[in-house]
Amino acid sequence: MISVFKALGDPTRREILKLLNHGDLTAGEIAGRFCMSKPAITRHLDILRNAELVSSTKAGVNVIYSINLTVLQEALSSFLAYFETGEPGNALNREAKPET
Amino acid sequence: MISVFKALGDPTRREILKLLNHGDLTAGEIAGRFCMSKPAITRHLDILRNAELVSSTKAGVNVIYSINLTVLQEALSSFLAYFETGEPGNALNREAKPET
DNA sequence: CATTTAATTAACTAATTAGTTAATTATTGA
DNA sequence: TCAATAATTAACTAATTAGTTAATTAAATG
Repeated sequence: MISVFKALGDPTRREILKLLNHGDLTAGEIAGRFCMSKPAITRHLDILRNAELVSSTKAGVNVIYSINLTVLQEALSSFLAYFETGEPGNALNREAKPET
Repeated sequence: MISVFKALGDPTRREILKLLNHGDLTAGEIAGRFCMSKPAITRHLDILRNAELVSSTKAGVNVIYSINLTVLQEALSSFLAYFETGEPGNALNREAKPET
């Protein structure tokens, strides 16, 4: 299982997600938006698919990619949830804490 | 400005953030938690500080690191906000949309 | 002021990553 | 079936990254 964060670490891949957020696209349509060869985009799509941030389905000669919004949202929000304020000992909330 | 996502892409750095979420630590204390040399940890801390996910302050011979919770939270939640449902054309909400 | 301790910087290596072009696979349609 | 098109895979290169050990910097203390 490849890290969602690893997949999100690359700006091209974040841009691909933003494109797909507006609607499904074929591999070729995605590649058309970047100054980069098609195989390079294929590899980025592979990584996104491994992280389950996108899924793909073959439609004739094309392959259509869709964003997996729920995976993105759940991964990031569960990570954020770990960092809820209220944990003891942070610089942010350490002041005025009684010694018990 | 180095990407927060790039900084979050490495598991060691995510672990450092989790440690700091429970309280500030010196560089040496952080290094002590990992099977990794101190200079390696220094570099990770550099990257986290460049992304402004942590800040540091010198205290005598030690350097104390603190997590910047608000930076982490704002970066991730503003990214998530971009992917609000309600955008047109997603696989998720494309069905039954009137042609207008 | 010399020694010790903590942290960082320097210099280097190995592994990973992101890109290239060329070749291959697979589907469609004349 | 053959030609055209879309996508992927293969093979390779260049750049980046994550780690190492050794050297340096800086603060505290006898």
